[in-house]
Amino acid sequence: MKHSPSMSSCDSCSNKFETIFKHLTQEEHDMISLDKNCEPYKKGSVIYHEGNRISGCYCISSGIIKIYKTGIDGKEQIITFAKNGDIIGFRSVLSGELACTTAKVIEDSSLCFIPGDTFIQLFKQNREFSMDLMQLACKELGEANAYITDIAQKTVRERLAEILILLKDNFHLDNEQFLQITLTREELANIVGTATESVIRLLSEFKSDKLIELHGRRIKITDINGLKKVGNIF
Amino acid sequence: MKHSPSMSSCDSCSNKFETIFKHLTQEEHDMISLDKNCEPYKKGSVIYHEGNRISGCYCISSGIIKIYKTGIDGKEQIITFAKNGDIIGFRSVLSGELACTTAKVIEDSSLCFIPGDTFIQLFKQNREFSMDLMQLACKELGEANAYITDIAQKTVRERLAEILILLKDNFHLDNEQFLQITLTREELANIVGTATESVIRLLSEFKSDKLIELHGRRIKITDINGLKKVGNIF
DNA sequence: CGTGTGATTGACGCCTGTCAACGTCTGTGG
DNA sequence: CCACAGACGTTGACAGGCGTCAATCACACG
Repeated sequence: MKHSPSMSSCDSCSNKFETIFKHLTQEEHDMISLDKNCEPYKKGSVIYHEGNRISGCYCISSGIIKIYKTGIDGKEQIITFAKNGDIIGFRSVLSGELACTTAKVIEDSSLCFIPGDTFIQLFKQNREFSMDLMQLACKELGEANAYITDIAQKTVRERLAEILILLKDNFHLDNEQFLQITLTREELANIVGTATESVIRLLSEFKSDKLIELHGRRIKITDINGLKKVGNIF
Repeated sequence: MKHSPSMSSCDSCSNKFETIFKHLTQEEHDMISLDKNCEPYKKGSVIYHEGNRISGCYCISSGIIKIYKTGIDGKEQIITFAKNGDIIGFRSVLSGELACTTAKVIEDSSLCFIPGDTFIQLFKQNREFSMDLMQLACKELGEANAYITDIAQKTVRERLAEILILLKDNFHLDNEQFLQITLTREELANIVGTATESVIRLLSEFKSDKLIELHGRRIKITDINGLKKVGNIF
């Protein structure tokens, strides 16, 4: 599929000032603009697969990607989501390891591929960029540690409430208080680390408790503080 | 407490070639040798506290440190252990955030403090060092993600078996097959994310199943493959 | 010898996973 | 336009893993 020239330049990317690349020089920006390859991906496509070698990173121009690991019996554990301005795959590129997660599109996306060599070269030549990237990794590390604590200590009920709040923070609500990301019950279960049926039951309890409203797959959050209370969030 | 001059130089450190600093120039090594401050810490002392600002990193010369977060009701969740050659606190130093974990000595240790400024300067001026550090962060990130998956999907029994294997890999066995790290039952529970009583019961089940032997706080691993089987480790 | 910390054991019950059945919706093909 | 298949959502029944509480034991230390 062909795309317009403007789409392939970082200069015209609406996320330009918010990505990890914000501190690149114009020259460096041009470098990745030339090298990279911006393409649309349909819902359901897999960007990269756990266990495979990965030849570069992807900068997300639009859409939503879920990043997950495959655990026991093939059950997926969603680690995080990536959306516009985020970058995925850099961990494997920099560490030279195989991908430890799978990235799958859950909302039609446009992704810019950046070759690993280019990425590593930028890391080595631009101090600000390497520091930004390091800080990103550190931030993710902190979040991962926090999530380990939550998942190890909180009940499923608490975790589900917490996840709803986290989704709100990351994807925001529209003007009707609807979560701006729609997931299947199974996907919610795969974030929380529980069974689909448990998610269904707890969601309808939250509904009875007037914390949320359910309209099919769309979730309206009506009592944020109530949810935070249920989730033990301070 | 005074220590010998030799102890304060990285040159004489037995971990010299295995630490994150292995690619520093002699000049840079001297730089941290001069700046740093190597001191003994007794079991029980806290190196840094969750939520506090942190002014530098610590390179572990000897001993064992547990790194944990404090969760609901003050229950600690052990994230990892650090031993000789490891470095702790760099996450907060580089990201400029407050410490997101507490570091407490569980076996008498000797730690070298490296001021944050020095550390950041090294990160900026030495490409190999920054790449090594980035790879370290990426590796930790991968491990954290794997642990999230395990803790979310495995039973307590499986996780306990897995933790015993992980402890074996990190701290090795002595010539009598004893784990070279001794933890309280509560600490084991705080890694696995369960109740102390559950750890006690499961350990004695493992003992009945001839997978381990218990001698007070010391654990002898007699059937590694059996443990791996119980822990679903491939 | 008293005190405190950690280890152990038993009782109890709830949370949550599993299994099964059924309802709902969407898209496809005849 | 209808039938059907397949994916997803929902509900109920049920059992068992695991957390909690309480009592007791073991051991070290001042």
